[in-house]
Amino acid sequence: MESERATAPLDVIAASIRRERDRVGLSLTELARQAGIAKSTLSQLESGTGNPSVETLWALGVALGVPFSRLVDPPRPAVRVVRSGEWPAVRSEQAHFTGALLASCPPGARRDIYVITLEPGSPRKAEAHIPGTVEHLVVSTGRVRTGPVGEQVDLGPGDYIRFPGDVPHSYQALAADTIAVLVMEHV
Amino acid sequence: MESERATAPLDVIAASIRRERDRVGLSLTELARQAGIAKSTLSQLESGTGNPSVETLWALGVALGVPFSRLVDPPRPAVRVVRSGEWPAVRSEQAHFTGALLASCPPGARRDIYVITLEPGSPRKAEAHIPGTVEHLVVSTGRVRTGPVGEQVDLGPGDYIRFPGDVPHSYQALAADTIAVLVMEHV
DNA sequence: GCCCGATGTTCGTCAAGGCGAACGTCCCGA
DNA sequence: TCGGGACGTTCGCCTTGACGAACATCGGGC
Repeated sequence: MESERATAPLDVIAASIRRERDRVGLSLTELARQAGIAKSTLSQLESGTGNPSVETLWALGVALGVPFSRLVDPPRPAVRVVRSGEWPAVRSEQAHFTGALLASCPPGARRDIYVITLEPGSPRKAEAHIPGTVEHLVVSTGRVRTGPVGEQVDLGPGDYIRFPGDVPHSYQALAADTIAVLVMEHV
Repeated sequence: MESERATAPLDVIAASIRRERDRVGLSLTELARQAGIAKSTLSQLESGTGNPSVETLWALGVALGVPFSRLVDPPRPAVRVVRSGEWPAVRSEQAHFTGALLASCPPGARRDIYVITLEPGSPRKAEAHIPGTVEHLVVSTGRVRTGPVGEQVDLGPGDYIRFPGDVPHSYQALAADTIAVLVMEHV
């Protein structure tokens, strides 16, 4: 009488395990060994069969180096710029107040909040972070040129950009006293 | 050869289920009924015994209205203000660049990114959101008076505040063209 | 061509999770 | 005082997940 739930978590987990395993570059046999589970179990999990226990999933998460939540529902990045004043779906809940949702949090993601200051000069190059990383930036003051290498965008106060952090990218201030809020999404 | 892993997830899950169930105000019997699992199973889970399967956990997450990740590791809020220029542990990775981690993302949390604009006027009152909500705000331009009722703080450009969103709080602009980045943490 | 190693899959066995029923407890109203 | 109801826990039964061995398949060397 179980039948199907809302969205079958088993399929999602199956795909996640496979995805993460490919990412790390481990063979099924090797991952099973490191996680301390039978490779037959792992095989069934990746095929969508089976209903793993918490301990099993936990062991896999440890072996894969992902925080367990990562195995339960997937991500998806992109590149997006929202200019100040062009915010979508302005929800004016009251006079004197407007707000816009720039980025809904993907399930299982970790988002660390930074504030950064930059002074004009040569661009700060950033190498690719771990796969799945996404960076969100909202400029407070000054101007910034940032984005993946080859796709840099100039941003002013109130402008928002989102881009993959798992590819080389750069930050460059175009004005003095440039301040920005950086949200690093680790998923 | 299993013995104990890094941090026993079973105990965490046990505590989480209990916590969430109390939060929603359901009895063990009722939650078990709504989740479609035996109350004996639920009883053992909350007591730390047992090693639930994904389907079981998923059903509980659905019944509790939490995204499953919530059941695997806990939260903890607070109130904190960081003034512009007083950022901790300035990590100058390169000249012309400084950054500070304002808020490390708690495991399992969801953080939605908003940008809001406010014009001077009466404070925008916000009722308590769902328990576990935490709000983070970094002022871009202008000035803002915000925080839990009775604990409002005045903030200027570059200032950061974090406060619980599950208690009544308010936003009030103190200057025209006030813009701020709001990160809503749903945990 | 042959063998060897590594890959991922399938098959029986066993222990453990999930289930339902019965139990002990507490509280409230008749 | 007694009975009913809701609470959470405990007790056998049975299904099911996890295991290990055997299996099929593919690639590279000698």
